[in-house]
Amino acid sequence: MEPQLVRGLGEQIVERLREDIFAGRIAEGERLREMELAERFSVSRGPIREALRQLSWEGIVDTDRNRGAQVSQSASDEIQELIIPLRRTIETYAIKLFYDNLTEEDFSRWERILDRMKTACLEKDFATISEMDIAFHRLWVERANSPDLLAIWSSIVARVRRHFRESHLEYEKPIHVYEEHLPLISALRKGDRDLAIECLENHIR
Amino acid sequence: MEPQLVRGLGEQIVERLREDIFAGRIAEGERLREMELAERFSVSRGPIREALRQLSWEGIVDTDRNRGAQVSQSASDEIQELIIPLRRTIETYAIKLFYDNLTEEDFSRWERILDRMKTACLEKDFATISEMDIAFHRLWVERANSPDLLAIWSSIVARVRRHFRESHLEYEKPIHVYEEHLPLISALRKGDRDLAIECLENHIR
DNA sequence: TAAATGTAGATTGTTAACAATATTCATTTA
DNA sequence: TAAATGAATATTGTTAACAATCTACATTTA
Repeated sequence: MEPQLVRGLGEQIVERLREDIFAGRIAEGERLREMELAERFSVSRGPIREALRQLSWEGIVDTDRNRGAQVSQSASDEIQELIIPLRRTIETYAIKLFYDNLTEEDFSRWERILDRMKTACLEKDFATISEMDIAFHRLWVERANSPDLLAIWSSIVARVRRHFRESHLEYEKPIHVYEEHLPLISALRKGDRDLAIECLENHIR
Repeated sequence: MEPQLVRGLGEQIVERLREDIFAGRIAEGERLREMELAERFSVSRGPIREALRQLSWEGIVDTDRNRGAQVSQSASDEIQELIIPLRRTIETYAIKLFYDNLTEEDFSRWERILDRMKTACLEKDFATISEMDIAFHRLWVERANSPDLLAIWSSIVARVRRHFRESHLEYEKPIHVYEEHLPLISALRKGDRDLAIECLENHIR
């Protein structure tokens, strides 16, 4: 069974809104009105509602009955110390699921993301750096082909998206963000699973 | 702000369908047609679609575009090996946040839950056993008073709710589910944080 | 003045009709 | 016979109208 070539409107809108929020183009706390979004995307409120529910499950927006959705506040700093072991557990688990059936297509998808990240690093475009960082790791987890794994990862990362941006701002040279992703791909290309796991543990901190 | 007294149709339908599926009244692999459910619950397809999406996110039903939903085969045990370290990380972190300001009220809330669990164990009422097991640990995490922590924990448990139930079914004597919760509370009553952490690591498996 | 009440408007919740896609099954074709 | 074709039907995807609820703000009341 092919992996669904045509996607529904709701799904497409989820991705666009998620990217807008992760990139900071829609601010934390901002209210998301169904009619407004429906006009922006030129669809009816049905697919918009569907998208907002999805984002709500991912923890990216908060919803109250009869009061709509707003972009949720990113978690407090202290939670970071919790997120690191959780991400390590999940992303290491992902390696085990995907490592022995990687294709050239997988590598080129990661490399396309890293190319865009590199450009963004050179331009100090922190919004895009974060977006690509999250996209890189999302693909990593997606590649494990386990809906449970992806769902859990999404809900964790959604809550700390601000930390992605803030941690990038702490770098002296943004290009280091890009460079720190290279060993991961290189370890996978070598087919060395244990090295990849080691790089990952090192990378998530 | 009060915790929402009136719930939408979608939410109510989620609960009824979830119960029906867990209780086996709707079998694994069975197809869930929107019109059929709409008639059964006397609502339109809107809330039904919403409920099916929610159940899909929880991993209880599978959906394919244009082909509707069916009750998913219960996931492979292997995800259990992921959930255990995640829960250990989160619930241990919770202890650190709550352990030095516990009150008698906290203990009596846990004990009320355990009482109901005990009764359910004796009656082999597995639905209630699971409900109380989840309630016990939810209170544990809630008590840490960190909305982010609770949100992350909830999204994991929602995703693997079914595993709670299935793990209970494996017990020879259901009462052991109850008994295994007692050392946790007893360690907390002693005020021994490290013992509580040890009991927890032992308990989540 | 400050709380309570009551509108008008904005916004979400629900419904039912219409459009697009998939499934079924009889028919054709090699 | 077995695969390919093509309606008819079943089912999901999307839309737009209507209903219910909330919000804001002016007005009343203590």
